[in-house]
Amino acid sequence: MSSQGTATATKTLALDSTQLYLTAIDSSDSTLSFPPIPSTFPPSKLIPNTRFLVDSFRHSTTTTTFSAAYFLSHFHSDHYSGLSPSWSKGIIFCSHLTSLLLIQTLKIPPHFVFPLPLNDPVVVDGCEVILIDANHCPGAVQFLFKVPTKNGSFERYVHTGDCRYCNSMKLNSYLNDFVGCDTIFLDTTYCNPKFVFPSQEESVDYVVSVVDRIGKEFKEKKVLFLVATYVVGKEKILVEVARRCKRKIFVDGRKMEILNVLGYGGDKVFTVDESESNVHVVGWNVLGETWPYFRPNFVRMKEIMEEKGYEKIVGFVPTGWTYEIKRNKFAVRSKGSIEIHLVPYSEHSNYDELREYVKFLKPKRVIPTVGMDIEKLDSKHADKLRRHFAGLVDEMANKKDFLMGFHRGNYGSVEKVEMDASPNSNENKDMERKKNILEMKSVESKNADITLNDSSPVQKPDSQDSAIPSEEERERKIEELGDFLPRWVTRDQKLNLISSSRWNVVEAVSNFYEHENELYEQISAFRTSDSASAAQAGSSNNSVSPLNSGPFRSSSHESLISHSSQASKPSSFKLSVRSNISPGKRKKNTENKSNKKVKSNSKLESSGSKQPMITSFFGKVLVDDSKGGGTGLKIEECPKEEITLPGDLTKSFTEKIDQFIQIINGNESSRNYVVNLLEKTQGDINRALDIFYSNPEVNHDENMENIVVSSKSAPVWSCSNDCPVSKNEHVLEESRSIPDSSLQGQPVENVDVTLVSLPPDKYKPIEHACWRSDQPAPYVHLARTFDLVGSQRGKIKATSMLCNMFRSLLALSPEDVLPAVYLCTNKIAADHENIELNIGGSLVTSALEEACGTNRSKIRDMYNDMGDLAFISVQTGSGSTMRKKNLIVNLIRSCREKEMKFLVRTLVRNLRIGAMMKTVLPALAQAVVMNSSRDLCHEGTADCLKEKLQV
DNA sequence: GCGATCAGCT
DNA sequence: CACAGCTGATCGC
Repeated sequence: MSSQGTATATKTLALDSTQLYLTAIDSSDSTLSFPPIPSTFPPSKLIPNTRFLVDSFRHSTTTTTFSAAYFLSHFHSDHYSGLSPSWSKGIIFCSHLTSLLLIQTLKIPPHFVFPLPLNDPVVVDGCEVILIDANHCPGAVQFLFKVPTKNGSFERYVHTGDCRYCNSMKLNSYLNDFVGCDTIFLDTTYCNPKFVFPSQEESVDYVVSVVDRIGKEFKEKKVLFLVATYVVGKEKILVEVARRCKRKIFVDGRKMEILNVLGYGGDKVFTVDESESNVHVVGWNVLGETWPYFRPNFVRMKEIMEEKGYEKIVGFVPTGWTYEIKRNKFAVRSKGSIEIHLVPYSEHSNYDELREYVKFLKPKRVIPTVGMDIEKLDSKHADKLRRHFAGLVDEMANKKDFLMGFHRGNYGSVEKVEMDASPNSNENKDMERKKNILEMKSVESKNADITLNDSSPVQKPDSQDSAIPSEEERERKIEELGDFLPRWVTRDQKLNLISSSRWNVVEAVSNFYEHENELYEQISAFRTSDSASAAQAGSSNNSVSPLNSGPFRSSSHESLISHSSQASKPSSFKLSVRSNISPGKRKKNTENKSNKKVKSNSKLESSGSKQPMITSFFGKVLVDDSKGGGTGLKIEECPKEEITLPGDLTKSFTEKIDQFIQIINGNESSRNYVVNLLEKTQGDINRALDIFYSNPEVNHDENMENIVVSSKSAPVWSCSNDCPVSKNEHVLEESRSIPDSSLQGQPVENVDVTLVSLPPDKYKPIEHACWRSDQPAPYVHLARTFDLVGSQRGKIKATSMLCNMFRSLLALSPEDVLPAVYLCTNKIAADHENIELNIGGSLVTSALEEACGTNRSKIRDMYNDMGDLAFISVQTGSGSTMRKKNLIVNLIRSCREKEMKFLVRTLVRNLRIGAMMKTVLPALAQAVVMNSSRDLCHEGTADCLKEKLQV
């Protein structure tokens, strides 16, 4: 494609993107110029002081383009989105392989694509650019940029694209030239200590061994292996299985095309002839849904097995989301002759590797490229991510730069290479950094005992350094140091570190990272004595039950190096720090708790909580007027924090009483009892609840009996414990004529359940509703609508049905409209309500089992029928888990016809009826309009709803 | 009428 | 939120 490279073999290829671009568009207009890049441009996609955009093809509009030099790190759509056959905005620089994919698969006009060689510097627009392998998918590269500055030196930037760091990268001499670079733009996909997964080799070994083992057990052509992959990526598994298991791999035509482009064609590893192989590549979600937790699709697999005439089927899902890892075994789900192996195979760096990389590169700054909101300039998330590397970046160099700037008298002297090319954002960041350092300096001067590194040229040596600070200051420093270190570091170690660093925290931190391994081994050798000393160290902590103790504290000292709450060795730490806990209330020095928590937690962590706790939202649906006689039910109302702070002081006692009464669904008559209880537990609501629910003398059943969703009446799950689930069997369409006076909100039974699917002009909201105006709206009204919506295709039809559904609500039970909207949109209350349930799939299932009594086969039927209940395992729960379960049991027992299905889906937060805000709101609006001729005040309701929803 | 973007699904 | 990507509906110029 490029003949330019042949010009001289010895000289570095020099390119000019503008010229290349003009040639590409066949224009002789040499006056091409670009507007300044706006300061709002996502920092993770722009190389400072250049017009180089990385993996960013959609941020310039048709009217304004900022650059002719685009870089694409690899061929995944989330990185090339914005590219299309009509691309014409600039030259795309990428690896050779990626260029082939762009041209052949994406049909990008070839003259806009400029492949660059690997490990071979070229100069683009005056900047040296080097592509090195990223160990991601085929063709994926990292970009190394050397940007000249005015004073004749270079700024160096590493953009990793998507990358899995491996030790061999340390051997790359080009990358070595970037040690101490200015910025690393880092693939932070798995930047959280909870992401622990093995090397790719281990995972490949595992797959190979399973294929070998089962392949031998089932000689001949009886077992089918399926490997889930996507378009480009994870081929290493396939190639290795082929090579080591001596089998070909079957792929479909489309995948084969891609593999041919990637150069796998000649090896005869892959075949499009199904009969040649019993190892088949399948699409991403064929073996099961992967989110929010893995749910195998045994039904589909069985179909495939039978269709293709096999007797056993073994699936592999190579995923970075390690749903669970058992002791050196990967998770396996199986059912009959089907098994699915969840293999933690990742093409992104895990947490340790990320830290390893940054530690190796010692950049002055880390810019995360992956994560929500990451593109925003003020992304809190980005800051959070950045903190994971606080101890590893070269802060000293930052300080030095800054102070040097002062020395020269103009720290702003480092000018842009091109006019206006540098976005303000960078300057802002610089300023921010400088400001931080200033703040730090002021802290230092106040303390008079932290000094800048001696190597700093403007550093004035401070003889006080080695002076031993007062007891109080020592404590403070140890705590401060703790903020920067992993949690496993003991107090003794910290003391050692800090005193041998002349009480300089920064130095102590960097010392720590130089000896991290030794220190870690030290404590693993003396684990018991460690925890003992740790327990002693944390004496400042009041004793609270482990459940209540916040194992993690937020950190102060934001102005120094942001705290690093990393934990690189112990395999899994939770890193959720609620930083909005006010410093005054923050628990100090809870290292000991953390340590303990980690130990007791680690098992849980690795086996359970990777299955994301489904924080579904049930409970009170916007109880505007909490007076409502206490019928408003919440299953449980938790603060947003995962852990209740000990002795939660944020609530007054009275508030707690009210909250408690709400939780137990009690009324004023129970107030005295509640006061008593809360006094006994010193205001600890959780403990009070435990007592409440474990006390047989109190009749909770009364409270549990009527579980309703809204404050007053609205969608009612009326309960009667004697209507077991089996009721579901006969409640399909034809059984609705059986009235049951024990149920509240009982549907009027002479109404066809499919009436909402009538066209809006035929639908009569009142006559066609399944209840009357003096009754609360039954949930079955929603459930039926959901079912119809789910069985239909097309948004228009869904909108019309939802509209009809709302019209009935508006006409008969306007107060139920809002709850209904929440239910439709898969929420239980507005976002700001902060209601969480913490109900996981297993909880729902076990509740289901209970509701069904001993009849397990029924549950299996329902499981097959609905496919929503992935977990059959029963959890032994804590008090609160039991309580939630009880509530769910009661809900389920009260279910009628379709209610069950959608209740379960709601509980596991996966309604999947295809009705999102965008569908629900127009339907509601339409319903309001259609009803407004009848009753104008409803309009106000709708407005109010919209306001509330928009919060 | 076109491409860009979004919702939904796999 | 989210390891990737396709499709069809809607938005917006």
